[in-house]
This record gives sequence, structure tokens and C-alpha cells, in this order.
Amino acid sequence: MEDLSPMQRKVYERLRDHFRRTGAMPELSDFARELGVHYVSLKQHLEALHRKDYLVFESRGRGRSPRLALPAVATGVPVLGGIPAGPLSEAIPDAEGYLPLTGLQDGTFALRVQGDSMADLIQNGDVVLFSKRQPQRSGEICAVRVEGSDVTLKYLDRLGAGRFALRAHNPAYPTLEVAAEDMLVDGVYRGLLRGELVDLLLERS
Amino acid sequence: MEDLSPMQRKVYERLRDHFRRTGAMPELSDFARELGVHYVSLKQHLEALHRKDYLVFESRGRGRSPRLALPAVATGVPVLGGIPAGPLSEAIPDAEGYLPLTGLQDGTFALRVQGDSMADLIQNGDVVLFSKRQPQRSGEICAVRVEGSDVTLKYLDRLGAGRFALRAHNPAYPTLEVAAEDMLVDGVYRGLLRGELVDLLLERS
DNA sequence: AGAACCAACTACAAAAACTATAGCAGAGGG
DNA sequence: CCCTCTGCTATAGTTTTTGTAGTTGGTTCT
Repeated sequence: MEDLSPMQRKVYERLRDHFRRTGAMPELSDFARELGVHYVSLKQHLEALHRKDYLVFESRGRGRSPRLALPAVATGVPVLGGIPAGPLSEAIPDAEGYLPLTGLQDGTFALRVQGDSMADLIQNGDVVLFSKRQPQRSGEICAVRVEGSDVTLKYLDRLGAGRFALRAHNPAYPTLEVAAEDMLVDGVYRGLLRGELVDLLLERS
Repeated sequence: MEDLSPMQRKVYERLRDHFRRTGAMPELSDFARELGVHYVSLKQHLEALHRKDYLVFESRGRGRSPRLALPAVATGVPVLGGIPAGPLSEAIPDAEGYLPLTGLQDGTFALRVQGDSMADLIQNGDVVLFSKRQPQRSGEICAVRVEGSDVTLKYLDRLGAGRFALRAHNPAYPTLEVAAEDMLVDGVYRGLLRGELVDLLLERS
């Protein structure tokens, strides 16, 4: 990704925020007024951003609204493929794709599930949506890492005294008991997508 | 729903088809050329359709593209709430809401699951997507009605000699054996939606 | 005949968007 | 120091779309 000049960055961020809020692109004319720059200047910035692959901007001739679109990477929910080892922040740039959903708070991400620790509730291949936060109640489904190993999906039961139980839904897996300082909660379960709906909604990057 | 004049119907259907194909609204000017009518005539038809609640059409002043939107009922996938008793076609007008998905063939619908016959694979409250067709392979998950009773979700195993087994995923339910003529397959499973994603995507009607 | 509606048109006005051109400031090289 | 490039801004003029108003002809119902 090429670097942006200060004005280009401002235009890009404002555009992204606008899209996240409203789910639609503003008109160039309105947007220029809002930014306090001349229409022609804004157009040049957008062309620069298009050259640098930050967005899609295509003029369609005089009088016709230009095609203006942000790549899903900027606004969507990242879907992390397989099992991200290591910190989540490092895995996000390698996202398998993005779910084009607007109106979600920051810190939402999704995992493509590998393994059957939560079977049959959550299947291998499902795309599960998470909030990047700590669990509030006992018994929530969480994406946890224990002592730096891979991410796993488990019920997280609070045992008190800084200890938690990691309980699989699949009875073939044992329940693990760990201290709070030995584990790391990457996110809390919020919903899932299965089957053809995944292909329908996921924009691969 | 008020009746439409022939030309209004034509405009409405073309617009709906365009949206289903492309996922976006055409520009009035292009659309008028495509239909072979004058821009002003098209505008009058759209205003009539707006009056009759077939779509949303709001001018935003000269030179600005008008807001033009089809209600989800026209383009989305109907989500049938609860358990539709009786034929599916009768239940569709009473849909709980619509999933705004484009690019799907006709005959796609969704059910809000009630009951736990497929637990834990499919939970109570999940929204399951179906194709309105007959099963092709043995063992597919289908929405079936046996002798006019309510719709149930079951694995459908072909036993031969015109007989099928309706097998629940939940072992608490018995497997039923029925003749082909005593049952009716409303749809075949294609995917599902669970948790917050349902509220995020479903547009209630 | 008159009213109501449908379907289409002409003519003009306003706004958005495109093109071309140019001014100004700062950075870097010769 | 001068030249050039880049980033940012602006002015002027053109094209297209969209909106508004008013008109014409046809059908249907009263």
C-alpha cells in the first residue's frame, strides 16, 4: 500500500466513515462542500486514491455520477481463515475475505472454524462472528488462546479465584481448567453463518 | 395493494429485474431509453408507483439523482416465521421479513426454525435458507410436511420403493418412515444464519 | 358532454459532473 | 539560483441528468 499525502488521507478516512455510518457513498459535490475543498480538488484526490488502490473511482462522462466504491477491506468484517496462531492483530491483514456488513461497531471480526470442538452446535467450516472484548457473563462462547497456542472455540465458565473452565460442546473433548493469566480471550460469540450463505456473502480478498 | 396500469406494471417489473440482476438501481435517463419512453413519462410512472406503495421514489432537487428503492418484499428472500401450516405459497405473503440477498435464483426462501428436531446442528430461532425443489440425493436436510401437518426439518433418506425415512438429528426424536405420496418436500437446505447476524440482515416487514 | 385517468410530449431551469488551464508552495537536483 | 516535479487549489466553460410546468390525445365511467 502506497503512502498517502495528508489531504488524501483525510479524504479517505472521511469517506470511509461516511460509508460506515450511512452505508452509501456521498455525492462528490456535497462531499467537497463538507470537506471545504473545491470539487476539482476532491476529484484529483479521489483519482490519486484510485491510483494507489485505496478505492475505486471511475468517471462515467459529463453529468453522470462517477462510480465510487470502497473495497470490502475498508468497511467490512474481516474473516480470518483457519486458525490464526499468534495475536489477532497480526492475522487481520491476512484475512481470507470480508463480510460486507455496515452498522457494526469496531472490533467485530469473524473466524472460519476449523475443528469440531463445538460440534454439532458449530460445524467445521462455519463462519462465526465475534466481538473483540472480554466475556461479561459465565458460559459465553469465546475464541480463546491458552498459553500462546492456537485459537479454540469454547464455552468459558467463570470458576472464581481467577480461574476459568474451557468447556467444549463436543463431549469427545475434555474440559480444561486454566488461570486467567494463562489464557487470552480474542472475542465473544455473536452469531454464525453456514453453508451456501457463506459463499453468498463473503467477498474474497 | 392497488392495481397497476399496464405501463406501470411494465416499469415495475423491469426495475425489479434490473435490481435482481445487478443489485443496483439504474439511472432514470438510461432506464427511460431502455424502455423507449420519454424521461418525463418514466418519472410519472415512478411517481404513480410511489403513490401506490410499490417502491420508494423521492426527488432530491434538480440535477441530483432521486432516491429510488424497492422494498425488500420485491427482491429479497422471504423469511417465514414460525411454522407455516398449509401450502408454502399461502405463507409467503405473511413473511416475517426479508433477507436482502441478490443473485439467487427464484424459489429461494427461508424459515425461522421452531423446535429442536435438528438440534444441536440447527437451533431453535435459526434462520435456514432453502431451495424450493425436490431432494436429489439421499440424506439431505429438507423441510417436509407429512399428511398436511406442520413443516418439520429432517434428514430425508431414500429407502427405495417410494418410501423415505424422516430422520431427526436430535436422538430424542424417533425416525419416521413414510411413503412418498404421504409427504411433501417444501425445500432443501442450503445454509443458515444464527444469532446477531439474523437481526443484522433481516429486514422486518 | 364532462370528469377522471393514462400516456406521452415540448420547453426551460437548476444542479452535478467533466475538461482544460493556471496559480502557488515546498522539495530535490543540477 | 534556477528548474522541475508534486501536492493542493482555483476559474471558466461544456455536457448530462434531473426537475418543473404546461399541452395533447386517448380511454373509461358517469
